[in-house]
Amino acid sequence: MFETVYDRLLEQHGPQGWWPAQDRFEIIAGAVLVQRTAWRNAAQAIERLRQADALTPERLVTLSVARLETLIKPAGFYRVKAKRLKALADFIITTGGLAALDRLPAAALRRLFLERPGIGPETADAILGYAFRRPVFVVDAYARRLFERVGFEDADTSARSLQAGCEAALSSVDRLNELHALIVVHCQRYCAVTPQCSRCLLRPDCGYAAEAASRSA
DNA sequence: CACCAGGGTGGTT
DNA sequence: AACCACCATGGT
Repeated sequence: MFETVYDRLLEQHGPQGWWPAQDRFEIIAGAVLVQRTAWRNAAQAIERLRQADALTPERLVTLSVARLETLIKPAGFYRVKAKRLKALADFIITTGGLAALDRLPAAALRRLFLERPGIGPETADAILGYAFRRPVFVVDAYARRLFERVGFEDADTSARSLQAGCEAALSSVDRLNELHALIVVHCQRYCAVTPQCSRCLLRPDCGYAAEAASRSA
């Protein structure tokens, strides 16, 4: 069903072309800044970092925490995020830069980022998928909710199961990255916290859900 | 005014 | 393992 969801979402919304960023460090910084934050506000913070010429690990570590906090204030949670960004930049420099990290296998890379303060499973996977282009599926709250609604009766909707299923079904980096973007865009449009989506393909009364129900019966 | 946004952490039950 | 408060600004 993962491929079907991908096809339907792509058909409905078109390619999203994530991640919207210039280079790898900008993606990594954006992944931290967007945590529990609307992208619009995270983008403001990125732009302010760009204006301050702070969008490289080497430049970012030279800024004081206070200066960093001021720059990223529009993104919210600016005190914790400033520390996280600085620790990340320092980590990247210490380990020999992004090129050195890129040579590591995906599992080792993921573990390294998970060890950084403020980098959990979701942010680590976003960094792996979009910055390092590893074939991983980013499981977020939207993905879990969407697959819970369209899933078959006995479908396992745990994060691990969804991730494994999507990665097996789609397999390519581009498709996995696209699926995550499509799910976010779709849920923001039609499946807000209270599901009232009149045009949502994934509603109980939508075509796909009916199709899925008849198939599982 | 209330609620939410492309989470993570540390604490409590 | 599930739940909780907290972090904090900007938009609706």
